[in-house]
Amino acid sequence: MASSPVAPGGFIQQQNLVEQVADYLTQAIIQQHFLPGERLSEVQLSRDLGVSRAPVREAARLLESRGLLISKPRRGFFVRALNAVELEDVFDLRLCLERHAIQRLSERYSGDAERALKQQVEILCAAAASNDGTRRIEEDLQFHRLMIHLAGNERLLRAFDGLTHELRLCITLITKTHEAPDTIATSHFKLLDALGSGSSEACREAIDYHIGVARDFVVSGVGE
Amino acid sequence: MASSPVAPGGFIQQQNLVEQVADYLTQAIIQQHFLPGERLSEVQLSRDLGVSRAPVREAARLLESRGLLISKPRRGFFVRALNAVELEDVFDLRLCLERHAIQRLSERYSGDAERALKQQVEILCAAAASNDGTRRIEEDLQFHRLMIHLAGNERLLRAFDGLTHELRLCITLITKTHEAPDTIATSHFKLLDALGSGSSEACREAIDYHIGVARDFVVSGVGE
DNA sequence: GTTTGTATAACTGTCGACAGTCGTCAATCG
DNA sequence: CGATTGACGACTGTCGACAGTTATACAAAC
Repeated sequence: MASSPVAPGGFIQQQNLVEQVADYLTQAIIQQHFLPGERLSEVQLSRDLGVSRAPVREAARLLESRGLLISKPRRGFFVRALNAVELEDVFDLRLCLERHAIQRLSERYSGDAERALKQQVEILCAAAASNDGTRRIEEDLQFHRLMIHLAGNERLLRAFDGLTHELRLCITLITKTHEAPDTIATSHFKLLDALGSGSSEACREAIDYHIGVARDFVVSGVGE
Repeated sequence: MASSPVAPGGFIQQQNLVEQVADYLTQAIIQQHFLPGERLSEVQLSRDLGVSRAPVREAARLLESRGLLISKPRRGFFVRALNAVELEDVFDLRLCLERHAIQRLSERYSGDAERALKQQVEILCAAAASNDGTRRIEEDLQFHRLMIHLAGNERLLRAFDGLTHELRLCITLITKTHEAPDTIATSHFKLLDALGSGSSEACREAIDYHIGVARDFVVSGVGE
């Protein structure tokens, strides 16, 4: 294993075409090169990317399972368009998952977990000070992903990842209305405080407030 | 549309090969014709089913996204095998989702919702009296699915459906250790009572107990 | 001017085939 | 006798092609 051949870049670059196409499509959708509701032609995509239709189809199926695309039989794939109600549902489910996660985490909270979370808040604060809106969001999500990971339920994490894929659909909307850097910092430190206190009631209050603020930001951005 | 050709059975039989293959694979996995951990050969499957490899691959991808299969690059697809820890995680997530759902439902509980749930309990009781173990499980899950549907969050329902797909992986285990018919009836009526009381505390207690019992049944079945 | 019918064009669903890769097993060497 | 290496076979990843269907544009009729 340690002596396996390594590509010039330093990493083993053995990504299938499917994943490469999936990454390309994901980025293109996030950056709004494909607009919500737009139809994606398999033939044109395969021409543009220089691959056959098979990997394009499989990548599209993958993105469909992640909620970024919708497949209509004999019609093709369309970029998913989230309306306000669906966004509300997304944040309601996110609240559901994170409530449970912070509860489970508070039951098994350790010094290691606290250190890891604090480190991520530091990273988040650094990102918040920058001008890269997308990076701010990603590091924010990463904090929450870490929290859920530390809660110890792999399936809970998978459900959360499914949600974040959908959240990325409107990431450009979020970047416009994201909070100020200092607000982000204090907002996340409050979660750490609640976890440190060991009170499940405090944890629930903190996460409810936290998710509620995030939801209001996004929903107001969509409703504009 | 109304004058489109109709198959002899009376239904429009315009299901793609992908869905047909997916249904076949799902049933075969549930009925343990393919054992957990077993490798599925695309070539052999396409030969057996009389279709090409393309629909088989797409169906396999679909089942992978549902957690019934696992894809290893350049190795093929393998039937998912759930260990005890993963089962615990499944039930923990189920508890998370159903807690939230019953909470949301109790906030908007109506006569219509109550009637629909009661009707499903009747069906469930009839199924419980039968010898068809699989049908018992399915009607049981259907009750919970209905409850979550009535809660009004489509995404919550999707997450639950994802879980039930995984639960079906060990459905044969569950059928062996399922509860007695009368226990099932009273167990579900308790949920209705809690919803009727309007107390969120009662709802939470009821669902915690309910899911806890189900989990113990399944986990004991696996641990044997 | 509006509507209906038709023909064309493009696209998806499906298929068979080829190339590269991985696992297996036997032969060889220490 | 055990470990290593090489070849063989099977399989996946990918490709190009064909058939049926859908959408579109245009022409004809009302």
